[in-house]
Amino acid sequence: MFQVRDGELQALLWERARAPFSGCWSLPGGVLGEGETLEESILRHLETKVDVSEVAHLEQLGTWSEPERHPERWELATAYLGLVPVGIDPHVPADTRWHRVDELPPTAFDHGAIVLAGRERLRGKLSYSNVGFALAPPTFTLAELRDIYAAALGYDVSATNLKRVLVRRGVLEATGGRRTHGPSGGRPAEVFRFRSRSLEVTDQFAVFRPPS
Amino acid sequence: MFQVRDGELQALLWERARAPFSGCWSLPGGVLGEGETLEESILRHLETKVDVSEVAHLEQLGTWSEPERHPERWELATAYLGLVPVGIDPHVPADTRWHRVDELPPTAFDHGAIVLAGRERLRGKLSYSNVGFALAPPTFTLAELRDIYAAALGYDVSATNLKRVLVRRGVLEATGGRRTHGPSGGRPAEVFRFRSRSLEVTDQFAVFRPPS
DNA sequence: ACAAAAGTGTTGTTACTACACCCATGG
DNA sequence: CCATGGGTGTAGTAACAACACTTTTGT
Repeated sequence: MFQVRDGELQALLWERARAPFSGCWSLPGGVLGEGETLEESILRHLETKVDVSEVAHLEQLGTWSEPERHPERWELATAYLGLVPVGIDPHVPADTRWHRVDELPPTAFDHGAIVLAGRERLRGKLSYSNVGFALAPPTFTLAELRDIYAAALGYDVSATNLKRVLVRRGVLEATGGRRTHGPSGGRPAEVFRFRSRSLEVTDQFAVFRPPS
Repeated sequence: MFQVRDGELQALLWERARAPFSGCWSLPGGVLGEGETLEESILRHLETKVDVSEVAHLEQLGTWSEPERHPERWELATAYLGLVPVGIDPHVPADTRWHRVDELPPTAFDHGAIVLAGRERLRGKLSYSNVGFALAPPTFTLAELRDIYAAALGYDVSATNLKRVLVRRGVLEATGGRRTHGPSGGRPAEVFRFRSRSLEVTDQFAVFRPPS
């Protein structure tokens, strides 16, 4: 579960109280119930950590199967990438906390690698899909959206060009509203929203496009 | 397991002799052994169908978990995408056969959907990585490579532009050799090879590139 | 009037497509 | 010397990055 908080990409982790990896941080989740879908299981386990309706996007990341990943049992894990928009502050239990992805605490099992794999997936999808909708609030100014992209990507992004790319692709649209910011003046910003709030690939074929 | 055969993208399927889905075609594979990695399990099961050394590329596709996917048991499946280069004709058992992906026979479970998901993954990766190495023979002319790409992508590809894209990206290199073709003359074709025979992403960020 | 914040115009570059043209071989 | 297949040259286009410039507000 990722969210941009305080201008940083953060992941929701749960502090283990018991061995193995007591005191380390692990991804929220748990065992799959009989006759349950993986999605259902994830959402069920997340219910105790965050309100499920706050998860704007969920996608399967992969299945980790190395026998050594669990010191006691032989256990596979299928990880999901979940995104929560900024502006929402889920009420999380005392044993869970948000952690900056670029300075993770000691993690349990292979969960550190899984978190990094999730970040890579997110970074790729930001550039060829509309997945930003799942990190952004319902409406926003371009400066706000730029900060979200910059936090997720890990480098500065130009609001000017970000707008042009996303508008050209038909991903963003203006709401017509305006919003004024600092107390020290400045032109009011246009308010935008994502045209769609479900995943759409906008740049499917970088090359080798089918003949048009 | 995909291979380009007779100018078509084909998948290796196994005809089930017993219920459920008797007579339908299913993906090669089987149950995961205790303490075994998913990769190990796939390769072990493939050994009985094809020579494992012929598999040029293998990557995880996803895990399917719908409880209804198996009529009797509750069973999850993690599918892998495997690629075999053209020119190799694996000795397959009597109950397995190659099938054109665009006209699949009746398939068992959700294997039809899995095959199509694999084809989509392959098509995407062909355009932003060097994964073509796993479909192509060790050396080839551009006309041969174009036919392979066309078969996998499902539409015509220009050999001229294919070469320029792959050479510009540093994916292809000339061997220096030449090969003559038809009995009716024609200029001998240059022989190329892939510079690397393991997966490399060549076009990671379509946009939002990190500042250079 | 000036600073601050946001938006637009413009130019240059790169990567790709399309297509005309040229090259090397066998008959 | 011509048909056949392969390769190169070149022009057009679309998407993007960079940056200067303009607009709109508050003080």
